[in-house]
Amino acid sequence: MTLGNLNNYKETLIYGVVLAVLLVLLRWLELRFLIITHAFEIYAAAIAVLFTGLGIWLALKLSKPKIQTQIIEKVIEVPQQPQFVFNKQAVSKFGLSCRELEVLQLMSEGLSNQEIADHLFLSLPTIKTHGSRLFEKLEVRRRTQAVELGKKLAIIR
Amino acid sequence: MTLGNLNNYKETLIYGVVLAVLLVLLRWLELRFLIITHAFEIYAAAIAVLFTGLGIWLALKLSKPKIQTQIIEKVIEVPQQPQFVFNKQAVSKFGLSCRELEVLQLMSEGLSNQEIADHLFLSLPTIKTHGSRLFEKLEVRRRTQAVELGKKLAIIR
DNA sequence: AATCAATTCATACTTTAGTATGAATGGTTT
DNA sequence: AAACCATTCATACTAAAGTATGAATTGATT
Repeated sequence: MTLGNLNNYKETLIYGVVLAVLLVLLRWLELRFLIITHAFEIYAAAIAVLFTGLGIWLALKLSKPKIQTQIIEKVIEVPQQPQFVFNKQAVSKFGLSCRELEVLQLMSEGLSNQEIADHLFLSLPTIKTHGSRLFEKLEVRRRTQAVELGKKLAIIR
Repeated sequence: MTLGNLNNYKETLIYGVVLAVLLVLLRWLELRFLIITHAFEIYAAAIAVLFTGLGIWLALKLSKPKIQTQIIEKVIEVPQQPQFVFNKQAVSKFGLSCRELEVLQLMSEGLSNQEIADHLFLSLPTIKTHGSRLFEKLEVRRRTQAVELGKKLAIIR
């Protein structure tokens, strides 16, 4: 709490005035009940209670909010789309040639050997040999397995 | 809450001093105007100050901390792999049966018809008929095409 | 009870896939 | 120049895939 803050000043002044008024009141009461001397303890107790309440009120009014920081971690999912990153390493690891890779790609698109041959302007036997070497290098037995592995290795899309 | 953080204590003290000064001022005014002084009033004032302090202390001690929530957004990249959402609609659209779908799934994993038969404890001809009907329904000619379409339609993973 | 769809199996057949082997060409490396 | 690799093509063969047709069974529906 900054004591210098205007509001607090105001409140302090108000408090002072209230205090003065209270004291005057007490004085008045004292004069009024001057005779009753035994009431002193009660009077003191009343003052104690009154000013305890005043203190509590002051404290609550003037004290700074006690900050209890609550950190809430908000999870933001970053939807990283599975972009195709061509895996050169896998290709060189298996020693695949360009044509073999090309044939594998077309195989994965569901083309028959004949269709691949037509597409690449090659003969059917050529595609077959490419296929065979491909399977040998990838250590698979069928084109479906080759396609599966090729997609897993990200050497075809 | 930290009981009376130093700053609050300090401010409370300052308040006490101010209060004391005010009281002294009043007292001085009282003396100045030749009003009869009673030790009782000083006593009452002391009680007042004391219990005001007690009230402040009590308030600080017992008041609940005012919670100020501070939300900190923490970006957490969740590597959400493209989750497979099975496409029921496509299946019903093409009128595929359970077995046909099952066979297609195994085809996509690179299994031969014989291997699929072994896996499902069926005969080779059964797998072939499932395959044929599958291709007919999907309007494809080869298993590789069926697998491609199946993955595109999200009816197999 | 009859019908229908799904499932299973079989047999016979055609087509495609895949293997084995050999060979020719062109470019690169040693 | 020789060796090597990638590429191409061919032939002959085996294996697998796919088609056509028919039939039996089962569970659900009409």
